[in-house]
Amino acid sequence: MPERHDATPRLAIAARPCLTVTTADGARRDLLTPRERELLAPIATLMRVERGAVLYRQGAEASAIYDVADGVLKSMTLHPDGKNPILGFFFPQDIVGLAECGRYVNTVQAVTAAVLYRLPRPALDRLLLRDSELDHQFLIKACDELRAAQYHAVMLGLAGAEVRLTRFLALMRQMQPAASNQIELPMSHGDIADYLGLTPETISRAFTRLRRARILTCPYPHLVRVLDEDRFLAAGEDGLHHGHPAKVAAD
Amino acid sequence: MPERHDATPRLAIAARPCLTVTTADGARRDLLTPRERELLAPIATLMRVERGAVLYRQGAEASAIYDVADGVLKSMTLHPDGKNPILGFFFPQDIVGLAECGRYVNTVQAVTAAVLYRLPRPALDRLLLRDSELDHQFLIKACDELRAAQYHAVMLGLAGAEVRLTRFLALMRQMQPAASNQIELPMSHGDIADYLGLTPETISRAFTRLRRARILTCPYPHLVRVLDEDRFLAAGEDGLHHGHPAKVAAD
DNA sequence: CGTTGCGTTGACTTTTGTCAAGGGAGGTGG
DNA sequence: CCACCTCCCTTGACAAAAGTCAACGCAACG
Repeated sequence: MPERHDATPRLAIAARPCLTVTTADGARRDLLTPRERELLAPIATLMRVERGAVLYRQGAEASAIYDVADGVLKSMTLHPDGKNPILGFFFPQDIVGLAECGRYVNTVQAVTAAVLYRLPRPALDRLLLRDSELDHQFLIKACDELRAAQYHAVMLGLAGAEVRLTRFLALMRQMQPAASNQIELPMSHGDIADYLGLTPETISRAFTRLRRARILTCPYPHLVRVLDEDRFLAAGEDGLHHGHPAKVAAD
Repeated sequence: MPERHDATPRLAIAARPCLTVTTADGARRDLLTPRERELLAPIATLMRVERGAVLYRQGAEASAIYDVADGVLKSMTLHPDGKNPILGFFFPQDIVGLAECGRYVNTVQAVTAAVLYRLPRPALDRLLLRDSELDHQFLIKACDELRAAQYHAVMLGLAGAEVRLTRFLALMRQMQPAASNQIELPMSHGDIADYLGLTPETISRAFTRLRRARILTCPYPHLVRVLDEDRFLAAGEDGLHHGHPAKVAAD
C-alpha cells in the first residue's frame, strides 16, 4: 500500500515564534534575530488546531494574531452564493490575522492540522511600539504579504487555466523545504480552484492536459511530480502550445 | 463646448506629506499627526510628473518611496506579450514604491499629471528606526494596501463583467473627496480593463448594458453618473438580472 | 485638415462554467 | 473483515461568457 499524503509529516517545530519572507530568488530568509524571538516568546502561547477547524471568522473581534509554526491554513472571504474565494494559504513562519478596525477581514481555516503561536493584540502592540526594530520587521513582513497578494492578482488576470495552475504549482514548490521535482499539495483541488478563480472541473481538465502532454504526473491527488522541467516552466508563461502531437509517430 | 474631464482640476495640495487609510465604512482617516508630518518634511522633496510619465520601472534600484500629493498613478507589471495587468491605482495620500531586495517590483506610471513627495530610502529608513510610532503608521498603511490588494483579487475571481465593473466604479467613488452620484474616472477604459482582467471591448459592452438598464449614464468617457443607486449596488453583488423588462408595462 | 488614440459595435471563436453521471479512496459501523 | 457511505476527483455534453478580429465614429491635437 502506498504512503499517505494528506497527513502533516513535518518534524521540526521552532521553539520560538519565527518570521520569514521569500526573497527575489525564491529562497526564504529569516527576519527575526534571536533577541527578537526572545522578546516575543513571553507573550506567545502555543496552540494546536485540527484539520478543517476555523481559526476565526470574518467580522469577529480581532483579539490576536498568529504565527504559524507548522501546518497549512487558508484565508477566504465568505460569500452568500456559495462562492468562497481563497485569498491565500499560510505556511509555517507566516503571520495570520489581518484586521481592519478591530475586526478580522476574512475567515481562516486549517487545511491540515496546524500548530500556531498566538500573540494577543494588546501585548503585541505594546511590544511593537516599544521596539521599533521589531516593528520594522513586521512592516517588512507586511510588504512581503502585499507582494504575494499582488502576484495572486496577476495570476487571476492571466488567461488560460494551464498557465494559472502551473504557476500555482511552482509557488507551492517554493514553499517546500527542499527543492525537488515532487510537489506536495496540502489542499484539495477544490481549494486550488477557489484560489485561482476557476472551478474544480477546470482544474481537473487542466491537470489532465498537463498529464497528457507528459509535463507531469499525479501519483495521488495531493502529490505532483514534474517530468519535464523546461516545458513545465514554459507552460507557466504561455500555456500549452497546441502543436499536433498526433502526427508524431507512435505517440 | 462641454467641460474637459481629463485634466487634473484639484486645488488643495497638502504642504506636508500625508498618509490616509480607508476605514471599514468607506471614509478616509488621517494617519499622521502634525508632529510626524514635520518629521517627514525635511527629508521630502516635492516633484511634479506629467501625464503618462513613468515614475520608475520594475527592476530599477529602489532609491526612494513617494507620497502622492495630487493626481493619480497606476502600478503595473510589464509582460512581454503585450498584456500589462494593472495592480492598483494610487491616489493622493497613498504611498508608492514597493520594493523587494532593493529593486522596485513593478512599474509606476502617471495616469494624470501628478505631484509627489519624494522620500529617499536611506533617510526614511533612519527616521523609521528612530521613531517607532512613525514606523507603526507605515505598518498600518501597508496593511491597508494589503487589504486593497486582497479586495482586488476577490474582484478578479468574480464571474461577470458587470459585477466587476460596478464594484470598480464603487471603489472609484470612494476615492472622491465628496460623495455624489457622479463618479470621475481619471483612467482610460483600457486601464480599467487591465485592472479588472478583461479586455476594453468587454468593458465597453458592460458599460453599454448598464446604460441600457438605466442604471447609469456616461456623459463623457471619464465621467459616470449613477441613476439608480439601489440597482447599482445590486449589480455589484449579483450582476445584471436578465429579466425581460420589455414585458413589464411602462416600467 | 489629416492623423491618432480611444471607445463602440458586430460577427465569430475559444474558453470556461454548469449540469449530470460515474468512480475510487478512506472512514465508520455492523 | 466487509458493506456502506461520503467526499473528492474525473469526464462528457451543453450553455454562457469573454476573447479576437475587424470596422467605424468621434474628439483632440498638431
